Amino acid sequence: MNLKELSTRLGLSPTTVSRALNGYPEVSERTRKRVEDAARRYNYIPNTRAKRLATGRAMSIGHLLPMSSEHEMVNPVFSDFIAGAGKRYAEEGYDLFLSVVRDEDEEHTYRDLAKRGAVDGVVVHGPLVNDPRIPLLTELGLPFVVHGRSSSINTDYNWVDVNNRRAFERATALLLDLGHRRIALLNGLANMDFAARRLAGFRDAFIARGLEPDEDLVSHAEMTETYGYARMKTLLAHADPPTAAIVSSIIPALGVRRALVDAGLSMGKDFSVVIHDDDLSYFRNEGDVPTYTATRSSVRDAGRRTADMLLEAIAHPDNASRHVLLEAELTLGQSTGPAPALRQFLNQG
Amino acid sequence: MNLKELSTRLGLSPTTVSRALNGYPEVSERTRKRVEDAARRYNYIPNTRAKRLATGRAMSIGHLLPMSSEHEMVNPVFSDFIAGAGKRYAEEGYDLFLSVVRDEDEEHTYRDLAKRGAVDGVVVHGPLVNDPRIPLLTELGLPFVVHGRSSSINTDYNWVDVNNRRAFERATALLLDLGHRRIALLNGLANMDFAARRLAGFRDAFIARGLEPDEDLVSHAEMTETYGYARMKTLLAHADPPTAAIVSSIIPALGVRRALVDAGLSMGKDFSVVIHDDDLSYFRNEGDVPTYTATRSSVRDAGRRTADMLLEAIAHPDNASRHVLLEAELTLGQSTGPAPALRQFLNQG
DNA sequence: CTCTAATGCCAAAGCGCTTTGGATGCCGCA
DNA sequence: TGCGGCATCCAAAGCGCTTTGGCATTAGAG
Repeated sequence: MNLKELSTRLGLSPTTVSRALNGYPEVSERTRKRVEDAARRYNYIPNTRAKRLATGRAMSIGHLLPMSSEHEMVNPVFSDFIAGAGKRYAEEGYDLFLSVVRDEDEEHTYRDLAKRGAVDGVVVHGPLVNDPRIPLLTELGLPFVVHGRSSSINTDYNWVDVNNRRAFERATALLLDLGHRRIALLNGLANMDFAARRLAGFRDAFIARGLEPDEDLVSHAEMTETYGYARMKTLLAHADPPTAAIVSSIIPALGVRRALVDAGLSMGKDFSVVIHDDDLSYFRNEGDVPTYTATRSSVRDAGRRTADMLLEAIAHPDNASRHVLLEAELTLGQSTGPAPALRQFLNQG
Repeated sequence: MNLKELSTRLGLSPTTVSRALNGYPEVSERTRKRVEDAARRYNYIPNTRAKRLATGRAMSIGHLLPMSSEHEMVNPVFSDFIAGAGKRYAEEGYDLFLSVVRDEDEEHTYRDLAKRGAVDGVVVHGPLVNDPRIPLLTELGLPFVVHGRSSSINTDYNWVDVNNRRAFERATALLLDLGHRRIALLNGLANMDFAARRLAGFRDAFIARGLEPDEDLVSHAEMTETYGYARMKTLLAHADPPTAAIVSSIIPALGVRRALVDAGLSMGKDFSVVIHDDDLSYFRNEGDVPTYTATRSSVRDAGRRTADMLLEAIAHPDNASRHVLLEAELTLGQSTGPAPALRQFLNQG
């Protein structure tokens, strides 16, 4: 059953049927009703391919996940992001197009995508400090929203980001207030923009107190459980080990805890941990008192907002760029406590 | 730059240019060369939408993720599956279409997808014991491959599955051999087919030895870290607690370990754990001796094979159904040891 | 009662590609 | 010389929808 057949059955022209179904005003309400009923009865659904060719719109959004030998974006954080964004797309009749693309093919893939007209817009995941995709997409004129930002890029573009700098500054300040001075930072990969901002926040908190962080305690890697475990082992073996750590995600934090357990240390008492919590559905940091003290910001929510912004940008290509900066909340859990020195002092008091 | 323009520049008809680029034999090699060079020079890429309408093929594969209030398929396991499948799609020029669909919309969404012609085939994720999607897709004539199987369905269909029954039978047998008799099973949701098969394997191992499992120690839930933690707490509080557990995924196993630590128990010594390990890239069960004793089967590999099978089914719709049953390997890690009773016996010897 | 302006509908021309069904020219063979 | 067959190419007809540019018919204004 296609438009033509439906229209002959109704004794109407395809034009009228199309307009009736698409809500155009040039058709009487009586006719519209008749057409809609018939469409339902004959179970008519317009062919997506034809519609897309005729309208010149792809009705789909691209999510291109970078993949290099070094790291991989298809991670649990992405899963939750997609769950948030996908819902919005479905509501607006858009399809979600997903592609895992190797770094070296990246430029080619984007150009190709734009020329082929396969998508109406794209979401940029995991922006680097200086991300070539942003000027590229700008040049291509393909609407896009960045989940995150790219510090070295000065042109204006759409983005949705968490205030990573402030979140990590606050997390660090909390640990400093608890008397910790040797604080480790288990950061994400160094070329990722979010990691750079978090590191900046970490440093700022020290500097604001006239202190200086020990950069030996800062590490960068992909946020796997194994990384947290291995790094924490190394830190504990340090000649002058840290008394606290800030961990970029709950996933490596699980490894950190494992290493603490191995070492016979109690998290929160012997060693303090603050994490950034993306509020992942499969890794809830919950309980009457949450397991981890955390800077929390739902990545699923970020997905929803990113989708909103992109759909808006597609609908109104001439609008100015928009930005959403989400503030993370700092919630206290069981994983933090006073530093040994402070504890002693408090006990004396 | 489109076909028409390219062809006029070349002084050829669109027909010839199209054939030249698509490798048809009715064009001389000299002309083909000329066309290919021009296409490259003018940076010509055929418009996806037009191509799809003309060929009647969507050149995309649908992945519909069920989502209910109860559970959610956008999980870390899915991420790895997609990474495996997506690579194959890209190689064959297919796009990956992703949709998160609520249970109640499921039938409608599939019918819609088939009629709209938005995809050439779909992958069914997370099949239930009796999954309505399988007869539905069969009826719709839309090529599909199930990642898993559906026990109650007797018709033939394409699937790629792990031998869950055997894997869990072996895991259970290992624990029984180690002297454990009270063994907990932290299974997935009860209506999921894989969970049913795992339970069957669990029971079979007992029965094969003339024993009977305590069904009180079996639980079903979505495989989150929190589930592992909470369930393990409960089990440890049992009047006659288990001495070992089999856990359906590394994710709840992280929670199990957390609960053991809380209770001051050592995993592998005081309490044995065997997990099913999907070999997730973000949760590697590794080390000289892996942390967990595990039945291992890479879900990324399953994704790759599922994609292969589906592309094959699309290319040759009349071929008979195909099946791939992957065997999990049972690898020993640090998380298992003899049961207390056996340990005593061994020490006496 | 005429004239203008909506109102409601339609024919036909795209959208950019593929594919069917020739057309043309050239060769070899009888 | 004539003709079948092959190698190359092309015109035109789709694919199934939207959208442009009318054309009647009716309603409202003067």
